[in-house]
Amino acid sequence: MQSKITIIAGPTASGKTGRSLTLAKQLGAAIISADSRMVYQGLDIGTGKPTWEYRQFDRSPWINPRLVPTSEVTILRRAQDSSEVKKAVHNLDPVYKIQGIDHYLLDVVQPEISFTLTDWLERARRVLGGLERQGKPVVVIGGTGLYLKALLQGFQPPPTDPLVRESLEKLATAEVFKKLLAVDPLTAQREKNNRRRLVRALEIFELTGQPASMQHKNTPLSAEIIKITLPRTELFARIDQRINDRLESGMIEEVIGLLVAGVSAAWLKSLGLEYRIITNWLLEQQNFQLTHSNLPSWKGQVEVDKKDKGELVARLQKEIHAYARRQETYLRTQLI
RNA sequence: GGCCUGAUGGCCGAGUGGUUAGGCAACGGUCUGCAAAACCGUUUACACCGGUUCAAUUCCGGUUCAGGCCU
Repeated sequence: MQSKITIIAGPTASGKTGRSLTLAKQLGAAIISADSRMVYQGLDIGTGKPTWEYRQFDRSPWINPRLVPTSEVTILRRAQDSSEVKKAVHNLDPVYKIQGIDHYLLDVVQPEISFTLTDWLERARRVLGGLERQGKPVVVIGGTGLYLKALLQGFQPPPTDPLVRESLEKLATAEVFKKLLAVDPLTAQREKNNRRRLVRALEIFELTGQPASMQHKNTPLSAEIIKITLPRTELFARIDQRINDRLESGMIEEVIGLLVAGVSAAWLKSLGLEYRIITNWLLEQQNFQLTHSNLPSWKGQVEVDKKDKGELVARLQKEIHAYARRQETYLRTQLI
């Protein structure tokens, strides 16, 4: 018998977390997070991870020692190959109890490990299978629309190959476009300027001999979808409020902590939004310097004048507003 | 009271006698391996009244408002 699955989708700051907890308590359900950044250990404040219950035990910058045996942690940290790490961590995925509710797919990998749709899908399905066997209802909550869509519609993402990818990355965008146009004109035209997608589409063709759009063999999942919507002005006001709250609760310090722990600025920037903006901002501050050992020297406090802080807030607001808009578009048009 | 300068779309900001920058914000969209990302599209104007002209946002006169200077 299939467990009852409820999906809660909504833009950032729309109140998903609260809704999911309430609902999960009502149903006696477990929660699966569908958030592409909350999968990372150490990204707490900036992602709005519901960490209040276990945070206090968290001494290491990114591994919660209560949840992962120390010996294992050491092994993970020594592992060279990131796919090896991913596989190893897979069996150690933590389950957090937050307000008595089990939470899955938070803190599953270390920073700087690439984690993609396929990785998430694999785990989400495994967890779902386990809960199903127990007959336990599930609430999937997320802001990452693609993850929700993939789970709901049963994506089997086409294969990938690092070697093929590498050779394609060397080509100029126009070249990729031309090659793809010959074999998959539909995708080529649609993504004409989008290098990233052109490369992926060509990779798919080279690996399967078929256009990307012919790959979709989906087996949909039945679930109830709850979409949270708020009037724009209200949503933006909530976002602005939350930016202030998070700055208050140490979002900047969190980024500094990650840098101190050895997480690269480049990777933080690649996370986008809060992490990119704050990292860039820190690097602009005069008294914040990265030494050659790649560790930042942070003199007590990053002193800034009001104007600079205002500039930071303005940047955060602008980008997160735009992000929320993108999310809403996606949820509206893609998540049927 | 007199003189000068200015008045451009939600904001900033060019410019021109006729094809009417740009940026930001706002809004819509694309989407099966970086989705945090990447990419595409749309909108609103020349303060007001009159004149010159085939044609005025652009030239002329006046009005209003704003800023500056003078008595």
